[in-house]
Amino acid sequence: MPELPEVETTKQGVKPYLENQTFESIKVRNKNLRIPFNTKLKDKILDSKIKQVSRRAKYITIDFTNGFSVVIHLGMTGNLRVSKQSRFLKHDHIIFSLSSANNLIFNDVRRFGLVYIYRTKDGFYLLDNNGPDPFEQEATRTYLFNKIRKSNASIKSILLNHTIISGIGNIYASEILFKTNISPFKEGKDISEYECNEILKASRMILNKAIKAGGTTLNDYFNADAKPGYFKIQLNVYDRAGQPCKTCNSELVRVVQSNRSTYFCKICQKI
DNA sequence: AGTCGCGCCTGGCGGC
DNA sequence: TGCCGCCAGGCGCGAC
Repeated sequence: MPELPEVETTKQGVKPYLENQTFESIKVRNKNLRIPFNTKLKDKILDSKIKQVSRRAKYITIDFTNGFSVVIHLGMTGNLRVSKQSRFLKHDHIIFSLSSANNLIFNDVRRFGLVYIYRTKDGFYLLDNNGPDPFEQEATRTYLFNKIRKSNASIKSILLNHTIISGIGNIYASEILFKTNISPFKEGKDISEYECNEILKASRMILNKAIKAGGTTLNDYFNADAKPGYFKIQLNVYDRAGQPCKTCNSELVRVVQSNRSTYFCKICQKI
């Protein structure tokens, strides 16, 4: 489920409950996440003060003053919630008990997400492999243009390639291309520097709008039954195959590109 | 070297 | 009502 805006909203939701607190214990109900939770390191992060909670791409990191960190990725179905209750739900896999008597709970139906402890200075390789997300300073038109100017891949799959630009998921890839009037089939080598800039601008605009929409649900994080701060911005093309284009009224279509659905308007997004 | 498809999981939905 | 097949918003990795 989570795209970058959901991850950012989740981070904002849990952050006030974590910073300057400590984890007093960690209960592992199922460690078999995408990468197994490394239980043997869990003592390393107990009783050390949480210095900072941050997000990069779709990863949330929690840094401790003793030089260790925890990275959390929500995968397709993951969510975090803060709760004082000790009754847990199906798919609550990792429970961090805080000094404030709250619990930080990682729930993930499909277990495509991960929770992983590492030494801060060593970094976490999956996160380090990511390119900048659209909000980071390195994500300039020149950077993107140089990355893709020789690429035969479609711009749709380029937007999903996190080593180039991170944080864009399947929904927003379609939305960004619609916004910029670029065909999802257009190849990297045919995308101009101007279009690279339009893509980055549209990415920030669309992601920001979604983050703002999610901000209103922050109170829900402190609640045992809380749904994740789940929201959906007004989507122009995603999941709207057969419905009229909001710009030209022609019928939107769905195609499959590298095994993922792409939605677009054949009229507004010509090659 | 660059690109693509598979597969990790569970659950929901539509069709029969 | 049940079973079956298909679908899902992520993403790394092996194969080509």
